[in-house]
Amino acid sequence: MSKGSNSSGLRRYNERVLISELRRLGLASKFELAKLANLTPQAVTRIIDDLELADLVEQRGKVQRGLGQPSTMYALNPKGAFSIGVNAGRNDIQILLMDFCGNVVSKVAHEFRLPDPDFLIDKIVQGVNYLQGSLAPELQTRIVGVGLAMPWFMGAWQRELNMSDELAQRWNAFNPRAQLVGKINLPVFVENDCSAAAVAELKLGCGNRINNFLYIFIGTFVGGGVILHGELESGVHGNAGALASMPVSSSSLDTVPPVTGAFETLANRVSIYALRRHLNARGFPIGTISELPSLLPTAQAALDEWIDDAIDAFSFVIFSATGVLDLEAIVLDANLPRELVQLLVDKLAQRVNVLTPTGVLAPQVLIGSVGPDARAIGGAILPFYANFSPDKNVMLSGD
Amino acid sequence: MSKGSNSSGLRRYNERVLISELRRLGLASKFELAKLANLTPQAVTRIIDDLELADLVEQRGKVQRGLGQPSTMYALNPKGAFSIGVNAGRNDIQILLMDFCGNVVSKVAHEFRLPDPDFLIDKIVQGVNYLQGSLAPELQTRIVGVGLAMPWFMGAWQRELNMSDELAQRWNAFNPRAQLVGKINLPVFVENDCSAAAVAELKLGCGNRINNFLYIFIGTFVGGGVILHGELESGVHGNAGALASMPVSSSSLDTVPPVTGAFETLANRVSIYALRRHLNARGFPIGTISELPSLLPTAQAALDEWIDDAIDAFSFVIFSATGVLDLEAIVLDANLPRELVQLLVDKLAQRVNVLTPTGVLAPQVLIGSVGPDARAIGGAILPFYANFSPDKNVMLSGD
DNA sequence: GACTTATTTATTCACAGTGGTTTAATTAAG
DNA sequence: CTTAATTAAACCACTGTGAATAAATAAGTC
Repeated sequence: MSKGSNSSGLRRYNERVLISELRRLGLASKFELAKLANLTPQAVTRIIDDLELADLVEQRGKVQRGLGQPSTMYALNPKGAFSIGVNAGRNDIQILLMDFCGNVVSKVAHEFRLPDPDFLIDKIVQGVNYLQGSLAPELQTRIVGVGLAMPWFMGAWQRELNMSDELAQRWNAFNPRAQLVGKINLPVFVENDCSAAAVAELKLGCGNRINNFLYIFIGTFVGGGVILHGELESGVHGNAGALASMPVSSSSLDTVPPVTGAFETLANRVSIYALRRHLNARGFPIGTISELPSLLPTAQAALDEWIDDAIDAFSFVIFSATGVLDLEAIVLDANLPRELVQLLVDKLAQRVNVLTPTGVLAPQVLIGSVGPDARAIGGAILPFYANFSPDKNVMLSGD
Repeated sequence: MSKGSNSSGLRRYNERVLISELRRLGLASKFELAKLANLTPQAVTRIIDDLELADLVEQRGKVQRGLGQPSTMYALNPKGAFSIGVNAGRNDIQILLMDFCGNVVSKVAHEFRLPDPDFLIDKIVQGVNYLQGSLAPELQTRIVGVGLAMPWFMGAWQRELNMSDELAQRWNAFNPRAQLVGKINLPVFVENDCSAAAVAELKLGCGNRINNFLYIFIGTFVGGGVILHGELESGVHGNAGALASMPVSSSSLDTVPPVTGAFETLANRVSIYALRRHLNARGFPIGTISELPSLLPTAQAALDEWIDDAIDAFSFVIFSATGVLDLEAIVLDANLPRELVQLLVDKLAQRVNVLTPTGVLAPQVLIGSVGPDARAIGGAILPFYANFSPDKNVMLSGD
């Protein structure tokens, strides 16, 4: 049931349109913004002047283009607003402070093994407080919120991770938002870790060119995020992009255990868990993925085997996803050496092109461009997204 | 790059919100509408009065609810606007005239075999003109457009359909919009047939309760449409819901030919084409699907075989789709006897529930409720959708 | 029971407020 | 003097506010 709106809703919407354009362009004059946003220069003048008063926007000198008065350029004021992003995983946590332009101002990180919920919450609260305190007092009030990116089902994969029943149960009953709201005096936004990373790619990576894509991240397991029309599609239960349990064909590799359920799943073939299982079975015991390069000379053949198998499973999922959604691109990233990720991307792109039926437009396959902190960065974007993005819901409440 | 808006955009948006609410409720007072749309009664009064002047809305008596002045009820005026919907397929065409309330006023239909593009265009133009003429002259100007629903790739499945190279080529070069625009003096909207049917379910069927679903229609082949947040998601190339070529596991049925490409596709296992192939191979020659009931006593076992195989393939696709999109429901319909469709739905629902991992919420599986004309009806809704639906783009152009 | 009055709810009127647009003027360059 | 960016002031369109009106029920009074 959609809601109507009023002038304040309209104003807020236009304001956010201009902020988004400014974020996309980096630097722009009122006149340019007016043309791009389909508004009159006067309307833009009023809005930008107000935003400047609110310190969200600042002048950045003048630019002369041929004849006429030079344009006064405007840009987002990096000190205009801040946000704290958290990525909490099974092995580590990153917490970072981001300014309004998307720059990471400061960052803390910890490593651990299978934490319990209370420990994780403590770490988050500590980190948030620390980063909050690291900002000049007059700027602390400008932190618009905390965005937490974490896997939805931390209690899942219990067997694979040797997690105790008790711990798994505590994770299953865990509600991060409820836990944090009392302990942090800031609005809290929670999103699946891969969805958050997808948002990071959208706002700070490939998103400049591409507005409809499936983001895939290979971590301990594998997950994804869906971006449609330049907005995160998180699904009815916030569970969109749950690629780990997507059905794929069964593997021809002898190191993949026989299918137990109704069908093979992506995570069982494409994940660091699957890679380690394969390397171990081939006689290359590997603890963490950072040991991979040192094994490489001899383990290359085993690695190649896994890559081929992974591409097989991947192409299955990619054709499924583009069949349902008709996407522009697949953006792939992984907690793996960059060259390996690039290799996966190249092989996948080639496979997709070969398999695409004539007449159907194949999605591009791209490598993620935000880097290893994509999830925490995406987390930090969430509060900005809620406060400054011109999505449909902005119209919702008048005043 | 999003656009700003102004007061007229705001007004148009609110206008459409009220029209949508009125369509959803059937009958409502200004006061009710105000509460539902989050607007003041004054704003609603002005908008509804204007809509009444424009004949889009009409009074429908008064209703007394306990104390106070009785409410004057309003409803969409069925004669306020009209639309023509076309479903053009490989074997038949339906063209219908729809009033503003969604009632089918009149309808024409033809059957044929593998038409060529010119023939089809002629039939459409004839039918549209006929229906246009069937309306009282003063109402003809109120037809807001023609919505054409047809398969995107009429030239595909050439081998399976015994289509000549020449005909397939002409279909591949075919652009229905371009062909129709000159010959029909009405705005033309074109959508994939299954996407159109999904819209019909959204606006006139299950959509009252459900806003995020994948609609699947089994026809000669199989296709689908994606509805997210109560809006049609048609994809970058208008090709979302292209389920026919979705990868599935290979069949264990001996009547399904060995996989030719990289993986088996849904249409090869779930489609009337696949059903007929199976029945023929089992010694039950069947021409059109209408002969099915007469074969049933003896062909029941063969039919059951196919059903089980179809459910297998289907569950693959459904888990893929919900993995990517986290949907509320799958809505299934088919050009098959109603009992058979219901059986497929029941078996599928059961399978989905069994296979859903604990913790994950399974989508409902529902039977389509619009009926056999869903595609043409969906086509007719398209022009209404473009003119009266409060989607995001309404804000776009001020004035 | 008939009449009057209070209460409740829907609806409208007149005016104010907000926000974008128009027109024309201003400014700063070539 | 021309060109182009920017702004000021009057203006228009829309929704919101608060008071007024209309039409019903409920309660009180004779």
